[in-house]
Amino acid sequence: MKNPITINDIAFELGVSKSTVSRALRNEPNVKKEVRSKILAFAKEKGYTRNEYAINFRNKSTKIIGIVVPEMITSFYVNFITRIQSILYAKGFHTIISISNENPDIEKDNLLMMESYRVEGILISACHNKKNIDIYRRLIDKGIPLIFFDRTIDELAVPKVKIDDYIKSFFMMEYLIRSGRKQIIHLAGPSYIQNTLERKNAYRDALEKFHLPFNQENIIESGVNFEDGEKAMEAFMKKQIPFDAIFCFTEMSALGAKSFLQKLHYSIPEDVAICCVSGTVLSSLVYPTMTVIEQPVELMADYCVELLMEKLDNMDGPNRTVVLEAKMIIRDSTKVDE
Amino acid sequence: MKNPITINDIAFELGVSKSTVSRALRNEPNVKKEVRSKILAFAKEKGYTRNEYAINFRNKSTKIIGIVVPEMITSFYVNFITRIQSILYAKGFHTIISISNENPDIEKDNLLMMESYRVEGILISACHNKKNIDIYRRLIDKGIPLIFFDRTIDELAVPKVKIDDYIKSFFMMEYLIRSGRKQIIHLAGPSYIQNTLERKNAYRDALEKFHLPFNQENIIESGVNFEDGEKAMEAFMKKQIPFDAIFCFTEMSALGAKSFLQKLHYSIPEDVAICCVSGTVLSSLVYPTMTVIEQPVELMADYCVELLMEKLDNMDGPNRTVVLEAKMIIRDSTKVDE
DNA sequence: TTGAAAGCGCTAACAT
DNA sequence: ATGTTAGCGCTTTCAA
Repeated sequence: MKNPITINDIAFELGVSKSTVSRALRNEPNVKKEVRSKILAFAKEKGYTRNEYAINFRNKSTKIIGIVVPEMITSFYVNFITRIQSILYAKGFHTIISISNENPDIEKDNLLMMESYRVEGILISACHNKKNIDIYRRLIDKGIPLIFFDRTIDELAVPKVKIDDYIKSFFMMEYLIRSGRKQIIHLAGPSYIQNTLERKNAYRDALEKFHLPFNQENIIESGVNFEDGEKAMEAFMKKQIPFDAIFCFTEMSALGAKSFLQKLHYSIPEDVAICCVSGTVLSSLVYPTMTVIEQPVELMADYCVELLMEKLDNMDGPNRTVVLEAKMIIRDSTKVDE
Repeated sequence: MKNPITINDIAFELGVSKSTVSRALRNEPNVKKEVRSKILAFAKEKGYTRNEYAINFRNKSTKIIGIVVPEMITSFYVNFITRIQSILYAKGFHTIISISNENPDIEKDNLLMMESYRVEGILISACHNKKNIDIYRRLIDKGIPLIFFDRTIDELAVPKVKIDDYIKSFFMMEYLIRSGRKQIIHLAGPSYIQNTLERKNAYRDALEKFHLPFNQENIIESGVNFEDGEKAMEAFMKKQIPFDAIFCFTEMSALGAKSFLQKLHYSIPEDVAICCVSGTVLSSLVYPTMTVIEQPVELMADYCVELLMEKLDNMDGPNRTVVLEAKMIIRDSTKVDE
């Protein structure tokens, strides 16, 4: 890369001091009009660009926010990031994005990288509710605000933005039961994600409320991806467990489950409901018969920024938890009221 | 944020010079063993982290690569980024990702931001084949290598990684015609994307080869998104153009088209083929009856890195163009050999 | 094997 | 309104 032009070069060429150049470039008021325009014109002509590294280094402020997400397959996190970027950009922040790929080690590496890059805050959806707790704590101790969203961790005293997982899962179960399902199996998430437990509890409690038998056999714990859903469904089929509805942890695993059934040429009867929490736009559109609970991704992004700004103002401020209402979208032949 | 500990602090505390600390921290050989371990232990205890800004500033090397993509809805770019990140990470590079959202102005802003951040190279899939050409040129003139992939621009003398759009589109048309379709309509892409023209040409040439009538009416130019596909389909239906196959520019627009037909309760006959270029994993799985041309995303990522490294070594080296073979995946009731 | 010193590009306090 | 100067954290000569 060619050596970029600096304020020193400009100062030298125009016979002014570099402070004047610096002031002109930053639109400080106390620069004579002609001098300023001379400087700006010259800078533009020579293609001057601020050296962010020198500036950040000097100012000890980076204006960079780190975003850590476990995956980018579903559109949820993509939409989240898109919105976050546009909000933060308007506030003069840039972002570094890291995709953990559901791997705590990658997450850890990326967090350390972000620390080196002196990010001023981190928005994170954790990929594991135990493994990196020490790192999270360390970063917070160093004064970097961490805001958790979606996949939060209860035992951490940090600002959080979550959805009403339990309640909405419970409603979904109620809806399934009320529409006549008696054999609802649960394709649960992995134990290392906190949301898994909340949804499992909702599954169990809803059955209990309606005096339906709760059977541990009817729950299979799986991962969050398409392949995980396929495998879980395979396991269910092997065990020959009858079902008239499948309550899935994620939309991807739901799609995997359905795909597996299709591969078996098992035609899914109209009255077998497949539903899941955390719907994505894409599959909702593609997949007209799957009831989903859709997370309010824009709202979540907005609150994340709000909580982040609070912490940036005052690191010792309170750690608010915002719980957002999710929306159940029924796309099922046997519709009931929400 | 608390003031992070620096090598000066360490040097002062341990009574050595900061050069020694710097050397120890960077594993330079000429540091006495005991001193080194003392320094490392102290650094670890105090939670020392390199200040990347000071280092980059001093070394004039950032080890950051910018990635610019037009969207992240389809999994293509997500997969691309994931793979790029893992390869570059292994080579000691980090990445800044920007999503243009199909908007050349946003793309421009982000490119300028990347310039300020002194990225050492940029991988870009352009969202418009004209609008930002000046910016691209300027960055290249400044010595920042730009590697174009997927949505490339012919008139720019830069390294490129593209797929054999024309050929594969032609094959797809041949396949449709050979399987008996006579009324193939084309839901084309927008004119500002270069690939649009290649696919349109393939559409026309294939019809010509088989002496089928080519009718401008049978092409509707649309955007790349789901909604664009819906609108285009609506327009086709309004014009009452009969069809037995739809050749779509993107998978998203294909999904939109199909969704629109479904909303009309227009049941798509088995022998109406919907097919598209640039398939994503998700919808291929969800959507068993859509023939797609799948882009070799991993290979594309690998070549991008290869071309980037070449340019990084020698900015004046040749501008290679790599053309990758795409794969037609027939998911149609009336199968034929590829 | 170590230390002293210069300097990367920029900003801000201070002086003029 | 402008210039002078010091210094941010680090690496890298050069000297010891």
